[in-house]
Amino acid sequence: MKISHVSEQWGIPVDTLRYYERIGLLPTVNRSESGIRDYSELDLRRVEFIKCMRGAGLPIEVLARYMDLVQQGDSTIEARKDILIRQRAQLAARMAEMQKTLDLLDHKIEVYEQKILEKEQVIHQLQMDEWESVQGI
Amino acid sequence: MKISHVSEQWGIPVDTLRYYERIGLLPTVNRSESGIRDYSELDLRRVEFIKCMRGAGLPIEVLARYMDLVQQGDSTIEARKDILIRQRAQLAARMAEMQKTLDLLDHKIEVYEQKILEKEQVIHQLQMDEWESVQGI
DNA sequence: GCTTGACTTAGAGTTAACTCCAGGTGTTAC
DNA sequence: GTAACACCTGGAGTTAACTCTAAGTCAAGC
Repeated sequence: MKISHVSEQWGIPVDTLRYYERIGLLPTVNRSESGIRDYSELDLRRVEFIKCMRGAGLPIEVLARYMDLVQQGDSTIEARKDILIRQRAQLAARMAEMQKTLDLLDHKIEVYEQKILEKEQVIHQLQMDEWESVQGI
Repeated sequence: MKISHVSEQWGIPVDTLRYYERIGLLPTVNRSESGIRDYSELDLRRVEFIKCMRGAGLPIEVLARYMDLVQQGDSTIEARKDILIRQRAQLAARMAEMQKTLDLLDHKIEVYEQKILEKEQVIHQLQMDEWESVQGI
């Protein structure tokens, strides 16, 4: 699969795909004789994994280290697990912080809705007053 | 309250507090006659709000626009509510993405744990074999 | 009265993660 | 065979959000 196709399929710019390979986040992709990248099934699974991890904000440096350990084979399983556990913890912590912010946003939105309602009631009251004064009641 | 105290209390570097004020994220803080910042209760509430929002990744530009609307008074309530609703939606979306990543991490960690267990069993088996061969069984 | 330490400013430097550009090559359509 | 197009590279540029530096001011302690 060519780079433009991968780019479309996963919504990752071609420049970013090449960048990931250049910095060693994505292991070297095979090329045709003319030097054009041809992504294998394995490459695609790696792209998907990286997209998922990057989408959650895991740093490239950490992911590159992880991918490097994967390349080194089974002797690095413990080290890889440690990385994932640490990143999982940090991710959970960030999500907890975001949940607090979400709650605060919900609260503030509710308060604003209340205020808008009150404002509308005041306008309505003013219109009623005007109507009544026109009617001479 | 002086800037170093605010910095300590909320874990925000003094440089960052000054930076926030400079770019108009935090409205101008009052000064002593000699020009030293003296954070009021209101300033502190704003600092806390900003810290919360920034901690969840809301962009400074959006927050600055929001704070500007707050300064403009009650006529901007609808606009402020719109900003918060939009940011709430984006935050929820990011959290959903992160939840998927968290699930994948949990899955991968579990798989690694399984692999490590299997490896230990192989080692144990090898030791048993050795023991048995020593015993001549 | 002088040193120390906390504060001030404007502006430059840093970091992560892209993103773009110029110049070049290979393949396909006419 | 040549024009258009997708690909390639190395390297420069961009963006957001800080973070640091240099040079200066002020208040307090000795």
